[in-house]
Amino acid sequence: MIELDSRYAVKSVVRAIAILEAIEDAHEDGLTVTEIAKLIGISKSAAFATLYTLGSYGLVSDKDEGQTRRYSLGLALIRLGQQASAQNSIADMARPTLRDLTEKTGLTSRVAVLDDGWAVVVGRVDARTAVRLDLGMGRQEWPHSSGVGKAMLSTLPEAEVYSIVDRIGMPRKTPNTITDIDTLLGALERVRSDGFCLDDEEDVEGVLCVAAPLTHLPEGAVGAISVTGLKADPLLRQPRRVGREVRAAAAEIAETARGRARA
Amino acid sequence: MIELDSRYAVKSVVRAIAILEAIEDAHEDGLTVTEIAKLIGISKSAAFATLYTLGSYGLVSDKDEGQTRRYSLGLALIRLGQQASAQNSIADMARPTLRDLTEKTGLTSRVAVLDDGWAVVVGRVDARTAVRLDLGMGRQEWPHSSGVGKAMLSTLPEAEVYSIVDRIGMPRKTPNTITDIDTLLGALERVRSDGFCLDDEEDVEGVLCVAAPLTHLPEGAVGAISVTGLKADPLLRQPRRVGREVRAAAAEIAETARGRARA
DNA sequence: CCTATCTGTTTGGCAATGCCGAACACTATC
DNA sequence: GATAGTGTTCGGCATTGCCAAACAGATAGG
Repeated sequence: MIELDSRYAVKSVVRAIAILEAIEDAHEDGLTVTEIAKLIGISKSAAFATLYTLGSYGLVSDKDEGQTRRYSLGLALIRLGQQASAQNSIADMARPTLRDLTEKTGLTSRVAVLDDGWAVVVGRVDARTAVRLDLGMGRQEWPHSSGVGKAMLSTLPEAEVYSIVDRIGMPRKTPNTITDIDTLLGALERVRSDGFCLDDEEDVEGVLCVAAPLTHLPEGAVGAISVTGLKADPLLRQPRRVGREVRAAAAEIAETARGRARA
Repeated sequence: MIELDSRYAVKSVVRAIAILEAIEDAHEDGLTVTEIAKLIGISKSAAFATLYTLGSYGLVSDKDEGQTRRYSLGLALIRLGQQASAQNSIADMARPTLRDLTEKTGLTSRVAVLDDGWAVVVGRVDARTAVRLDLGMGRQEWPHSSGVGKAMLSTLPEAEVYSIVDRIGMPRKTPNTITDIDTLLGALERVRSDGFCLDDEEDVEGVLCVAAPLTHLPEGAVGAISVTGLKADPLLRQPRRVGREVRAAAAEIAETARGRARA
């Protein structure tokens, strides 16, 4: 629950968003009106009115359960989320290539963009493997400890990197996490010469990521793609080999982007 | 733009939702503040304040473009949409089976639920085919003319079917569309005995759908799955053969659902 | 069986809220 | 340089949407 509000914030809209986020975080099945009112810190009647409004547009849906209605995120959000993904042209353009990449490697592949200093996953193609890593779409990932994060940072001028790290910090996530700026800048230098980027258990222990920046995108947008697997995966014993695959996929996506920009 | 508002609607939240829907419909790349203000019928300053609020939570994002900022749907909506899909347990449970079904048939498969009389698509697994039918997630489909719609209606008591058809009508979409209630009820009877349901160019010309209802779901939820292909597809020359596949997949999903309900 | 305590829903009234309109800064176009 | 577009900022008024408290059911527990 962010309290950062400046003069233009519309209070009842802020409340409505807070309600959506509260329901989102309650990954059990739903919250009741009173629970929500207490969580947000508003009166029951205010929560009721806002939920009513959100509900009549399908942003929340109430499963009746006796006399206590439990609210969960509504179906309209599925539609809006899809449309948001479609409006984000990078996600759209990357999809076919990611499918090929997943097919070839057997790993889950993803595409992320830089948003306010964070790496936000905007597209994903799941592997058909049994172990399902929880790689949620839309999740913010740390720029300094994730594969896609470092890949994107590598395309920025140093001043920008300093600014981002200053703002959001670079906390330790695992023993392997890079936590000082100089080591990070060195790693980024290497990403630039290799054209790909490893995240070797720097974000989550046991998980290895191979990423590559998407360069020369239109409008100076910043993005990256990656494949993710368990450290134990036999294919990932040769990470540089996988790196070349990912780099090639990134080049293909950039090519698609240039082609579509001309149209 | 729906004007249906009763006493509990919070006006500024309604405005915020109207803005999101306006941006959603403008499938070009983004709307400006003034365009939005005109579309919704509010003042520029109100639109600005609301957009500012939505933007600071990532629900809309502004691509700077000279001095005119163009707003599109934000990345936070991707996250919310994913979460909404995850909270809708039916979509979650159906996914692995749909993957198998798409693998086996080479067709795009989907899962839908009944929402306020409409069939709403909550999950999808794309085929790897070249021709990409536009089968958006979250889209509302007509209950009387879509495969998933008829499949779901077939599980309801007649009174319920009458009520739904009364409320939203059954307009003609193609020459094959069923437009009278008696024919529809007859078709539903047949769905019940077959266990699957054809939509033979009833919704879109040239497109054939094979659907099956998901029966015995927990909490009396109503859902259906389907595969979709071009009428010309050689596999769909034997629609009843495909029907048996889809029916089997539906049974498998129901089995999964029962298993998870016991847990 | 009736009380105590939970739900969600409804209402009244007051003041904070968030509108509108108009002015401002700025850039493009002619 | 004037004109017509942007997006942003500000003052003031009344609409709005809060809160608190009362209401209707339903469940739980003695």
